[in-house]
Amino acid sequence: MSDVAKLAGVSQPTVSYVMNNTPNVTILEETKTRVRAAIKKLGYRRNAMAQSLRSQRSDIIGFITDEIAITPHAGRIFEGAQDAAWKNGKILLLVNTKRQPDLEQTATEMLLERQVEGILYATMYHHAVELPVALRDVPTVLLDCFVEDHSLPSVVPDELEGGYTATRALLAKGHRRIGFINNTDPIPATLGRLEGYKKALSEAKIRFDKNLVTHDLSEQGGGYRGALHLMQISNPPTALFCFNDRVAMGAYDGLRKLNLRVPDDVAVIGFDNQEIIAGHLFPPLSTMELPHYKMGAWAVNQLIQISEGKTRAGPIQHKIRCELVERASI
Amino acid sequence: MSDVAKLAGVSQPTVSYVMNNTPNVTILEETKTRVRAAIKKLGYRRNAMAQSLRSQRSDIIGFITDEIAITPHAGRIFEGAQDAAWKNGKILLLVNTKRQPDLEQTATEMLLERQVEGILYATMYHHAVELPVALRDVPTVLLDCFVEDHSLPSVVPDELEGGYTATRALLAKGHRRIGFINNTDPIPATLGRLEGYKKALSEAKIRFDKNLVTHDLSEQGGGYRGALHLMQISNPPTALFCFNDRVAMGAYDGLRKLNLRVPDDVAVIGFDNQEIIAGHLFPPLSTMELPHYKMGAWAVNQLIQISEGKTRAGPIQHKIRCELVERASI
DNA sequence: TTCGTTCACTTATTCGTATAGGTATTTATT
DNA sequence: AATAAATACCTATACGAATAAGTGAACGAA
Repeated sequence: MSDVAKLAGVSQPTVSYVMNNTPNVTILEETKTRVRAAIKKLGYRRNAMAQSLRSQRSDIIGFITDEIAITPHAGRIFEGAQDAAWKNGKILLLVNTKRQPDLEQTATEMLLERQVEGILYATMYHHAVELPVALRDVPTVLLDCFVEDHSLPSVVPDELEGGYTATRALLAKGHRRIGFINNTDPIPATLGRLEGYKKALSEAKIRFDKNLVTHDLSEQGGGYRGALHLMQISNPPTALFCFNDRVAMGAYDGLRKLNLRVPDDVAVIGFDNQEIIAGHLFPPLSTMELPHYKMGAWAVNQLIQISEGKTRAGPIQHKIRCELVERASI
Repeated sequence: MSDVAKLAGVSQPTVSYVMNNTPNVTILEETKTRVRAAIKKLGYRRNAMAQSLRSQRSDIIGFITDEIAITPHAGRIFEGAQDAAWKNGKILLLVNTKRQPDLEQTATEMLLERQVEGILYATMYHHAVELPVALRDVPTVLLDCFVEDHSLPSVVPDELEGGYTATRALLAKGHRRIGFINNTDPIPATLGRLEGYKKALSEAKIRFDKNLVTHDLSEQGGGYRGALHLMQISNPPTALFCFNDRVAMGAYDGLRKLNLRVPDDVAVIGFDNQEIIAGHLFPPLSTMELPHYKMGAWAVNQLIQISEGKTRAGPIQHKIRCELVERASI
């Protein structure tokens, strides 16, 4: 900056004033032009570290995640967060901890040393977590997870409402016996979607039949077994609500095995809207889309609000609804 | 640091010496203990920005990518890069540009302002790229891509060798007529794998038959159509080499449609080893694994070498071999 | 004419750390 | 005993910006 100043025949602060358009400081248009020319001529670029040091703001938000950067659909969380950050002049510093608690600890320390203004803590799927203690030193927002005591703000998908919407999509086409191939882990997705399923049934005056619900691994194998089982009980369902798209993919295989056609013989709905699967099965899968992008954006905006003191870092849990993506399987 | 110094009854530099174990500076063990106690008591954490400013090294490596953070298998590039960076005391600053050239430009500027020591430029799949001019201001290594004039170092998968290995895996099981459902775009993967396929055939003294090669979109639909076509020519193949796992997934559908069984009637091999697909098809898919993790690690190590002046930023193109993952489809 | 403003800057200082260059004190060497 | 060399620190300064606090000139109002 001093070099630029010398070339333009002004002092270093003047260059700073020109670059920042500092309020309450007037600079002749002519001088500004000279300064800008000097900047261009020297190819000058400001040093963000010096700037941050002096101004005491880094414009960096830390993003800690267990595996999110690696998994596909959840990557959208990062995308949503990054877009929102960018709009606010912030950048994200991503650290992938792979669920190693020690790495998580050092990663947090590292972020704090780098003067992050806040930390986003995101997980691969919606569940409860325990946090590195150092996280309490800085504004934090949880993404797709929460702490047991709900002492930190978090954003999660509205699982109940998602299960409800999915079931209603099936009901809307006239299905009355709806099977549900659910997950085994007692995580919010498993519990919430089941509740939503029940709620939709009860609103439609359909009695809940526990024989129509199976629990299995949330991947292709589980879907395959689930479909085989449900379609072979007495009075089998005419529609299957699958815990996720991978389960649905397996269910397709199971149905094919039984010579049942989708959607003519059995309707199928998935969950996740996983690009590689949902859009490319035969027939293309109708499914629920997880609001990952919106969650990421919400978290960043919330974090900025908190760190600017506009909002308290209270124990809010923000739920975002999942949208139905209609294709051809219902 | 001054607060710590005051509490420990020493000067600020002494604290710095203790924390850094500065060579050629001797501090009494007793003093060190006092300093460390003070650090702990105050919960002191160093300010990385001030440190970087003074020492003129940021320990930050920029990571620009078009979509990588969002796509699954390629996310491993980032993981490999991050692990390698971490081992060298560096961190990665990730920016997702979504192929918007303007964003790419500003992102590069931003990284340079943040004093990155070098930049990794990664793409979703192996192809030629044009780079933001500002990239020339700093050591750069290209990941899964290259510039036409090969003026910058890059790492890419060894496509030819991959096609060769895949074909040989089929040959090894006695297949003599091997179909190839290739991609349409003239990218290195398309060209290289075809060459590898031809090389393996010629080594096995099998004449190349262009009727055995089709070109279609590199997703499920393409695979479906490709399989239907190839299996219905006169003298159809007994094995299918699919451009990638999604194509293989479609090919499975096509074969099922024709009542052909994998691997009994037709063997199938894919490419990419895409977790969600390959391991979970019926039967599980044998495929080639892209060396994403290794590529990321190599790029970081190379970049560090360059920025430390140990290696010239020459126009090397490093190719990494793809490993065969055997499952049950051959 | 004088004094207060505004304008267009400049000077001096600060952020938190690292390091070059002292300076007392102790220990070793001749 | 005198001198040299370690030892164990401290003082002063620099990194590259932002900003508070001047300063001289031009202008306006009483």
